[in-house]
Formats: sequence, structure tokens, C-alpha cells
Amino acid sequence: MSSSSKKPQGPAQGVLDGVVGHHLACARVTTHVTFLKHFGQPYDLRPVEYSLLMLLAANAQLTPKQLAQSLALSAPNLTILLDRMQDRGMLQRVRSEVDRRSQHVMLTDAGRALTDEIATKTPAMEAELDSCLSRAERALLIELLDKIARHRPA
Amino acid sequence: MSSSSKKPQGPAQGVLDGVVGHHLACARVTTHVTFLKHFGQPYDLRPVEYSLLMLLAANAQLTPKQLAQSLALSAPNLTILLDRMQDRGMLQRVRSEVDRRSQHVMLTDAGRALTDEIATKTPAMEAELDSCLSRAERALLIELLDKIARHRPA
DNA sequence: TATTGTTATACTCTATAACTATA
DNA sequence: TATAGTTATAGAGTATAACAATA
Repeated sequence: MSSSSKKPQGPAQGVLDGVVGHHLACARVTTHVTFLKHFGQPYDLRPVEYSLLMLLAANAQLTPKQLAQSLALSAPNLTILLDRMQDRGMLQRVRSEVDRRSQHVMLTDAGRALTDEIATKTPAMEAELDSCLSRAERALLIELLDKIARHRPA
Repeated sequence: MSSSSKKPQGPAQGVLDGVVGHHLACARVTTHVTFLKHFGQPYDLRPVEYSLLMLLAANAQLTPKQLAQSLALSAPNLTILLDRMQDRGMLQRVRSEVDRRSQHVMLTDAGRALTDEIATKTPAMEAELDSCLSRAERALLIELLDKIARHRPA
């Protein structure tokens, strides 16, 4: 009644079959393992750190406020993250001239070099999904996920 | 070049635009908030606990080993989870007669009553997505996510 | 010797309140 | 008074090794 077609191994999923969040969590296990292999272990980066680098690469400079929102991190937790990456020489913080409360986060030269390298290797990570998802399916999946992400009940 | 269509607010996503794992994480923020509202706060349950209850409801009895695999938890962490839920009177552990190393985890009467109630209220949670996803899109999304979840590189 | 499950432990992540400095 | 960011801290989640009991 609940299961749609084939469920090869493992116990029955029951109600979970219809819960989007559950399937999201299951898929995340796979993408997380893949991420670890490509960037986690080789570069000692976690997904948030990878995303942070990519955001800075795409925007040249952002405030911690903007980063916290984009990465879904609280302000204190973002501070810790920025501290760590600053200590690793990847980024720097510069006080804003117009509003001295805020600051601009930007990549260092070393940080940009690393980010460029990682960006170059990103297609290889995404290619791991090629065997289970066609290009059209992949694009569609991203589109559907975005609809959910943009759906902020607030 | 990277952005497909409209990107209403926030900084440019750059390379992240093509990273499935990133979109997965963003969508998960929404589903997590929705879960908290429907089950997290009212029942003091976290997503894993909810999933565990649903698995037990669908299977009557499962071993910790099976649960650990289904929930992507390590054995020690599952033990802690089971302890907590056993203390709350939701489930019980019974030694297997055929292999006294293993055990069967099963719902208590109270646990089953709770689980039934929660299962009944699950469609209301999922309905929160109706405004951003058609029924067909929802089914398609789940199908695509399952393809990724089943894609274990091992 | 291998497997099931537990204990102990350390590490990371997350969430909250209180603080500073600017505005 | 409000905002940007930090500090401090407690709680929850996660990972690993060592162990007990059974096979």
C-alpha cells in the first residue's frame, strides 16, 4: 500500500516512504560519503567549509551576517568557523570603513588558490552521481530541492 | 553562466549551484524546521527518533544491528538512543532465543499508541510542502532521492 | 576467531546568554 | 535603543577503542 515499486534490501519503511525529509536524509548519507572522499580527507574540509570557500569565491567579499544566513549558521558558530579558517590562512577579516561594526570576509591569496583548485575538482565529485542520475534528472532534482529550500514558512 | 534562472535574494552561489549535496543541505533546513514544528516540539522527538518509531511500527521487531544500518548510526550511538527511548517507555529490548547475542527491539503498548498517533499526523507535516511542490513533483523528488540513497559506492 | 551489543571517552557541532563596539 | 560580531558555556551529536557475552 505504501511502497511504490521495488525495495530490494532492508526492513519495510512504512510511513517513512512518504516523508520527504526521510529520503532527504538518506540521500545525504551518500553525498556526504562522496564529499569526504573528494574534499573531506584530501583537504581536511567539511561541507560547510567547502561551501564557505565557494561563496567567497563567487562574491569576493561578504559580511559574517550574510555568511551566517547563507550557511544556516548562528553568529557564534560562524565566528568559530571563521577563526579556524583564518588560522589556516584561507581568509581574512577586514573592518568596513562605512560601518565599523561590520566587516568584510575575503579570501587570502592562498585561500583563493586553494578554492580555485577545489572548484576545478568539483565536477569530478558530481560525476559520481552520473551512474545513478541522468543529466536531466540531476537538473530536475536540483530544481525540486530549490523549491523546498526557498519555501520558508516564515 | 552558472545560475539557471531566478535567484531572488542572497549572494551568488557560484560553483555551489551545481553541487547536489549543497541543494540537499539547503532543502534539509526547511524540512527540519517543519519537522520541529510538527513533532519536535510537541512530542520532544528528533528526526532519528521519529524514524526509529516508524521503522518499528512497520516491522514489529528489529535487531539493533538492523536499526543501526537503517538509521545510519554507529552501534554505540544506537545503544544510547535505545536507552533513552526505553527510559521513556516507548520500546523494550528482548534477548533472542535462537541467538542470545542479539536482541529484538519492539514497541511497548504506550510506544505503539504514540507511534500510531504520530503516523496519523504525518500527512499534515507533508502537506506543508503542497504549496511548493505538486503531487507529481513530490513523487518524482522522492524517486530521485532514492536513486542517490541506493547508490552506495561500496 | 568472529559477532552482537555495551561502556568509556573524546571530539565536534549546535544553541543560548551575556558581552563589546559601533551606530 | 538597535545592530554586528565575539566570548563563554552547556548540551547534543558523532566517532573510536576496549570490553563482555555468545556463537
